[in-house]
Amino acid sequence: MADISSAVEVGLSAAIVTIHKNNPVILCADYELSDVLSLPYGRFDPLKHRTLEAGLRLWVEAQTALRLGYVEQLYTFGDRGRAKSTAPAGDTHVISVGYLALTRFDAEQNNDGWRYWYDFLPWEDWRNGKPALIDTLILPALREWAQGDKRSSPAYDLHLLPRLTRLRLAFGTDGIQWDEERVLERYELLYEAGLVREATIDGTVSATPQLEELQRHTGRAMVFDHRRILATAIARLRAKLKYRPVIFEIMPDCFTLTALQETVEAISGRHLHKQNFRRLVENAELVEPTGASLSQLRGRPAALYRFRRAVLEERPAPGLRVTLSQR
Amino acid sequence: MADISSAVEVGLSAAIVTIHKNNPVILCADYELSDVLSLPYGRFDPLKHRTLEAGLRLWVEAQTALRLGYVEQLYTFGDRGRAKSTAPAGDTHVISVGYLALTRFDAEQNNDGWRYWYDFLPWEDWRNGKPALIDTLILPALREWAQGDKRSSPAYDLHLLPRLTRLRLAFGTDGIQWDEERVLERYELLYEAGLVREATIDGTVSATPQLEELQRHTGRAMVFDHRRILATAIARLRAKLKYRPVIFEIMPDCFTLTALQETVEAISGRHLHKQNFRRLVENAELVEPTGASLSQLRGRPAALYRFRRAVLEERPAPGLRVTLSQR
DNA sequence: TCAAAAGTGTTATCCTTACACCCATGT
DNA sequence: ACATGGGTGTAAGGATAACACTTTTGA
Repeated sequence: MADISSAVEVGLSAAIVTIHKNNPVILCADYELSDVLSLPYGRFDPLKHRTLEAGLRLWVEAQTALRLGYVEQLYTFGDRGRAKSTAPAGDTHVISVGYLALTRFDAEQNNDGWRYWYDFLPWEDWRNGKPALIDTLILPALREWAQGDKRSSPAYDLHLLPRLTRLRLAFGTDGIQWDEERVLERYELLYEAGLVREATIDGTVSATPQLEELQRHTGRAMVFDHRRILATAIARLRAKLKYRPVIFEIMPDCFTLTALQETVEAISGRHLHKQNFRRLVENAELVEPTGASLSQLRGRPAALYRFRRAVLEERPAPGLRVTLSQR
Repeated sequence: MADISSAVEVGLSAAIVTIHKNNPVILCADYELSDVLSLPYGRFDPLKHRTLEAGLRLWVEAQTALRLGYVEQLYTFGDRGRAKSTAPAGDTHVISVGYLALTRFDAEQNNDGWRYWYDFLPWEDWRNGKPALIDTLILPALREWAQGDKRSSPAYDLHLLPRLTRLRLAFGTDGIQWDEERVLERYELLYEAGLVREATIDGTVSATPQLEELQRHTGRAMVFDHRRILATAIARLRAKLKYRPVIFEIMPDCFTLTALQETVEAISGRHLHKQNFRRLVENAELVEPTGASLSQLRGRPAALYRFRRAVLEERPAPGLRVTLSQR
């Protein structure tokens, strides 16, 4: 019955997200002696952990002295380091459960280990317009990669679409517009095309000098599939902002509307239209004024608001259905 | 390093969905000698299966002679049979990865094993108005259960909300309206309150004659957490319909618009407004006429349509953002 | 007084929602 | 001819997306 061959180790990893100076940051750890970083992770132990999420919380608290608030399961990957074939025969098999966790930035604490998430996925930050590397590096390389694919008829499963179609949908070329939620699709394309370092580390694609040169510009690598988990986390968080008030897990208790907008912009990687954003927040009744106001260095002081928790009890799906301005 | 205590078995289960005579059906298997059904399932074996999904496909094909098309991962549960504490000490630990799979109904094949999904979750079918059992049985029992909870302030994580709030949000009482996507929340409430048989099977709640009487009316039980996986599958599918054209994984190649509408209604468990549904389908350009038409038993023959696969290459998020009419 | 940031008002447009009516066929 | 289901036109209301302008403060 319980033959040993079907026993597997379950790894738990979390992308722990907060905001620091208008930039989303994730908590990272060093991985042994290598130069690549990892997410906080650990092994699920059914004897010690009541549930998967409980196990994750214990690991994170042990490794980071950080108490997690909001936690959400993302996805379970069966091919952690994807190069199954190259693994030593007796190696243990690991499946990997990825989580998203949100927390408030605490200036008091030991703040080592936080890294800007756009350092890992630089093409995702459109706050100052389209990142140049998309047109100069990524699209030419992906177009060349897509040449090697002659299929044309679309199938149901998106992963069976021809490469060129996937490219158009993921990166918004040929009249299709950029969808900030397709973070994972973009990363997977880059991985398959060998344009991120993990692809050659895993041995999925064989290294060439040209590829390695490109990889130097496509963001920082991570251990195992951790960058894929990060991409999944960003995608989920960007989507979730629109229908659940999760942004307030990251915001301090008191904040200005501009700070709220900048946080949403930082996460979604896009500019928002000021007036529409404010109207949205207003008639979603997500916040209430505290009465206080905050003097910036210059300019008119801004009114301070707090999250109106009661929306959780009132509305079916309260969120910031932000309408992205074109800019 | 690889201490035996952290080795776990990974179970794969799938809710395989299709439509039969305007009712959603899922494929079930008998479970050993018991009277409760199970979903098709098997164990993930890293030596035989390249990925989790590949493992699932192999198991399903072995057990059902059915080829899966669309497959999507739902969730990984760490507490399969949730009564950890009552399990024998030496028992193997299983975590369970749930999948949603869609397929077309094939009248040619051996069609044993298909069951109406509303047999398992009868409160989810609102096509003929609100199911009576909600008001006669479920709400009174849940209200009584919610009495035993005195917390009042809402917290961020929905599971930390007071019971009464969760009840209002899940079942749409007190001015909040029914949200057909909250299938899992509803099932979890019923489980926690001991109103489904699994709760007493697992030992989470101790059985009383009153509870057992109620459980006879809250749908058919399943093995382990399979009914929870089914609830997750329904929730995901109902949500997905609105932004991806997955409905066409279930429809035959040619169909009338009425048949399409009835299928969407069957899955979402609600009535849709005919004209609006048609306009929606039309200006989403999801279908194209085949030219042929179909003579029903009575009435005007209906034009036949097929899925316009090209939408997959054109639109960012093609789906049936169905606007639910009140009726 | 001027720069800088906060904070409004208003409109054109599109989408949603609901109404009621006409059409083609079999019996 | 009439019952039955298929199929359309159109108008009210609301949400969205963009416009440009006023207000309040610190230096």
